[in-house]
Amino acid sequence: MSSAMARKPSLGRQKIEIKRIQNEDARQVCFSKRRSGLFKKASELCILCEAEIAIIVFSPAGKVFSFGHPCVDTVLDYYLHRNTPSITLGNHFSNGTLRMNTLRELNRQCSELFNRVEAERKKKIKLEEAAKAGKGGGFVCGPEIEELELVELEQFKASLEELRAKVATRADEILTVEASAVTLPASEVLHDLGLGIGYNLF
Amino acid sequence: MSSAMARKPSLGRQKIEIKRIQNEDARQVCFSKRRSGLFKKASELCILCEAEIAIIVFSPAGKVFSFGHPCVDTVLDYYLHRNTPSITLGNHFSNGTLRMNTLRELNRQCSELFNRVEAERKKKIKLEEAAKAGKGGGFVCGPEIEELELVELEQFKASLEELRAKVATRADEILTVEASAVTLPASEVLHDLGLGIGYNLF
DNA sequence: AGCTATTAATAAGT
DNA sequence: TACTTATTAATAGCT
Repeated sequence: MSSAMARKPSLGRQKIEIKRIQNEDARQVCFSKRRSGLFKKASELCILCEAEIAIIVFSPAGKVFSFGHPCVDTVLDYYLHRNTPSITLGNHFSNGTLRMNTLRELNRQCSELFNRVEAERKKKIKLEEAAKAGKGGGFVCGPEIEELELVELEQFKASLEELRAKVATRADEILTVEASAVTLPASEVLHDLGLGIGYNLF
Repeated sequence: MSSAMARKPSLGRQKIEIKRIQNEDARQVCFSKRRSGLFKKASELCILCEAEIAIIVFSPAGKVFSFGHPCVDTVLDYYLHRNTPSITLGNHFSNGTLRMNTLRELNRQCSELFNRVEAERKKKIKLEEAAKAGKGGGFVCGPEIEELELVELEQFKASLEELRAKVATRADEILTVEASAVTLPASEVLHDLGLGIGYNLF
């Protein structure tokens, strides 16, 4: 540029569209800056709100970056140990029809299972109280109650085992449905709009 | 005005120190807002730079939120160097009733939005072809088409902006619903039972 | 949940 | 890669 000319003080920040940056260098620069920004935001969230966070980021080049508070592994262990499935939410919209039917059925089953657990829980509480009273007071409950307790707890345990199996099967089916939903047209549309990214929660 | 003072519309954003927010309500509000912001930033990073990200957030209340692109488990699998399909069980359970209604409405809106986008896309393609023909061939389209193009493209842009906002809002609402669902009785029941099972529907 | 006045983040340019 | 600056984007304090 001609040196003595009026300067061009920088356009400053410009509005950008949220879509893939074509230029590779620009993309890399943006990645660096925004990754920093993301980690900073995360650390602020941790401090301000006492949250615990783990973030794993793979750059397009395959490099891995992570952020964690208190540390990545702690949070991931917690996440994984609670055996928590992440059911993709919100973005992989299909036209909804297939999912709708699946969800209805799931909801029905869910309600049913919920009611069963509630019933079992009440039984359990009742039994525990009876047991405690038995230990503490010593003579309120007769042998028939103790026997009942064992029987009921066995049933309780069995129904929970059954419940666990059902949920496992269901979770598997959900994941399968979700996986196929990702390829449906609507998700492509949303992706084109910059919305095809998943918010997962559970 | 009743008082002689000029209206005080709001102090606006104030600078804050990054340290634990003492007031619990304020902390919760901040958590919600900043979690949204964090996930938004993450999604932008994914789209702009082709990054793959997983974020796990535990709120102080013990609620779990996650964000993932392409999905949480995929990224975690990469990170943990395993290839096992992560079909796992969850610990959050809801009876599904409230959520059911929400999902129906969501599905309805999604279908509607999907149809609108498809319609707009077709319009756009048609217009682009017309434009290209106009530039290349030079005389296929008359002035009325050029004018139409501008008008339509403006409309298209506007509707996409609107769509984006709607979907974003919807995603946030989903998150909110999910978050509150975690506190429903059923999850407590299952948690108390030490089973760590249950799942959320979507 | 909405609304602004501000602060904070960041796209370009160097 | 780091610094600068003009803007856009996020959000703290209120309602």
